[in-house]
Amino acid sequence: MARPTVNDIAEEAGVSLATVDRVLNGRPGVREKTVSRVQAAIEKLGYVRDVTAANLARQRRYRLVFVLPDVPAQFVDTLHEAIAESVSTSVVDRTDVRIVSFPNDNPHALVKSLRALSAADTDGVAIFAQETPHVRDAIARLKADGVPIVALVSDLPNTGRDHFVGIDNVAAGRTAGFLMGKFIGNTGGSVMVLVSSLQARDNVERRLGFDQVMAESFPAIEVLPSIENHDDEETTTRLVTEMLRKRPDITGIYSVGHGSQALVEVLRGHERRHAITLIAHELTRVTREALRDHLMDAVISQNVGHIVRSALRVLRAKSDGRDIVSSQERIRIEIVVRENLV
Amino acid sequence: MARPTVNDIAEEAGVSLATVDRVLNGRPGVREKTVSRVQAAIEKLGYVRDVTAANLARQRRYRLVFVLPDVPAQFVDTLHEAIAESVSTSVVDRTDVRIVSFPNDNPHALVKSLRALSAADTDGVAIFAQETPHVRDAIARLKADGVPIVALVSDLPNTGRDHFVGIDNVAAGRTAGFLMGKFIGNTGGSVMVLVSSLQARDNVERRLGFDQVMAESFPAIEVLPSIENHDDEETTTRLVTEMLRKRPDITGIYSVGHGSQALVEVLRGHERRHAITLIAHELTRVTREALRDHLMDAVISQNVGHIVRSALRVLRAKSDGRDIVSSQERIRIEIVVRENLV
DNA sequence: TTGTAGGCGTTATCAG
DNA sequence: CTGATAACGCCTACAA
Repeated sequence: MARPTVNDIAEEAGVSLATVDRVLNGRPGVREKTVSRVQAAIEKLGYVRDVTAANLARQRRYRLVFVLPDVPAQFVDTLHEAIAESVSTSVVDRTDVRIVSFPNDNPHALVKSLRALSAADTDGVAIFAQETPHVRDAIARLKADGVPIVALVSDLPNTGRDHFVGIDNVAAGRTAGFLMGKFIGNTGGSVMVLVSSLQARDNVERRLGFDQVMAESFPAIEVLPSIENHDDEETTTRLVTEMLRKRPDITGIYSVGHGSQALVEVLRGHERRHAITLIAHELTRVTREALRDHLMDAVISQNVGHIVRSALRVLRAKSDGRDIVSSQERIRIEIVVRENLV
Repeated sequence: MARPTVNDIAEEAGVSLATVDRVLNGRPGVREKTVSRVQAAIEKLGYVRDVTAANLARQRRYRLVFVLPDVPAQFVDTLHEAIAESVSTSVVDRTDVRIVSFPNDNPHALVKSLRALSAADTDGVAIFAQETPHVRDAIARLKADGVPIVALVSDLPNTGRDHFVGIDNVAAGRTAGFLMGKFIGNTGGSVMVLVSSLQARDNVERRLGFDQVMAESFPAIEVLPSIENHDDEETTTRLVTEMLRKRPDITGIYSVGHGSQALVEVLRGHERRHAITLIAHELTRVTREALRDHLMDAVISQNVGHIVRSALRVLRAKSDGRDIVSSQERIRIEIVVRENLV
């Protein structure tokens, strides 16, 4: 009745523990014939390995690194918090996590940070960055060194990263578009779109999805050209104020980027604030308050806790050469409104 | 740098492993003075026990039971699937899960099932049921026997259950109301509300939240009295068809209960289907297809995977007398529309 | 009241 | 190629 152990298999197959272990872990140095005898025993007894005991014996530590941009966007802060929490929680048993920050406007600094890493002291790296030729090279070097890499939040498809942890940003943009259209309804009008940067892949993908849905399903609403704010507060304030003045027919604003602080501030003092549907990304202190204060109508969000845990799981698996259960690693596009704000 | 172990504490406190263990587990037979010396060492080194190693040594297995109603609602099927998946995944290390089903219309059968359980063969029970006096007694008996209990999906607040795993159903109803109001917009009209049963606490709470928001924020929309379908398909078909005929001003339908199959079928053939905003609960095969086919506009959902894993975590913790991290056990109210449908 | 020794299921080292 | 044997961190007789 009790679960069979390696001892039972060893006995059943007439070999020693060590041999069973070799077969179990696919290590070389066992005759074909012995292998199949052991496997028969495994099959027969319905053996399933006790992972916790294995981990205990193995004393393996995973040394993982998060590489994050140092931008003044609250979303990155929430990522930091999620990492800190994962570290404290027992979830991350046997893994040492460290964080490397790089100034967002300085691609050279990022490259330098990546160069400092190597297989000697790192079992895996999760990177949130934009894809530039230099970054591509640095990642290629790490990969060549045998370090597993996952892209975080914004994909790096041409770097040979092992995996992408984040949402489908085209679908996220479509979701924003769907809600924008439904919320504005037959009022019509025009929608202002604010992006961090047109170099940021996630931003571009979201904008694409948004435009698709608006064109398909809500042709009566005019979508204005993107305004680029480069995550700068003063720029945002100036451009948004100006645009609101120029276009009194604006009935919606879509904030595509990772920060919405300045935008919310402008709107907070604006007389037309209740006539404008505001949809943004990422659940942060700023967007939470804006939802609560009836300034914002919906937030499209990715759960940073899930992202961090998924990145850790994937890196550990890759580091062991194990397969991942991809259905388990899918990050959902969450919709948050005032009423389901935890 | 490495995590301190019992050996480190023993050394630091100048005692043996056994004594450390006694202190750790609050077992008697240790002098006051020794106890505090050991505790000082624990404090100083920042020791935190390796639960998996402890369980290994202890040969501990958690024998947990899910008690679920046997109703023809797809939501319950998804719960079964989630349980099955959790079992197969290594998440449930050292835990044996079994499922007990009871016919939903027979409270006596439920009580009988509960009576069959005892601390002798059960370390925890997760129950999805409605609160009746008989159920309350049966749960009280189990609790008195020392078996931890969590309520699943629908709370059992007066039974002394140790914890509730599920969403805040009032907030879920409010979320549905918010979306209903925003989607219908200034078209006005009236909203039909369909509940499984007015005995079902989760249904009642959702309806309550829905009414709150509709009254507060969308007074131009009339909310009709609840239609009770008792999870029966024929009843649903009949009542919905009739109501649609009687009230041609219906612009919205809110399906509060756990199943939406019959409702969706009626609507699928109805000429006014595109003029009606349909919002339901629970992501199932039926609601997925309805979203995809533009029949349904939003689904308010609780992630069954999270619910099952949370229930398992909580029951294991309670069974060990450990505390839970309640922030980690909060189940989110998810909003699913066509575009973020994974 | 305290300590010693052995074991939980697995992996790893080192002989043979 | 294979097998003892000693860990891993903790618990539990049984002794002292």
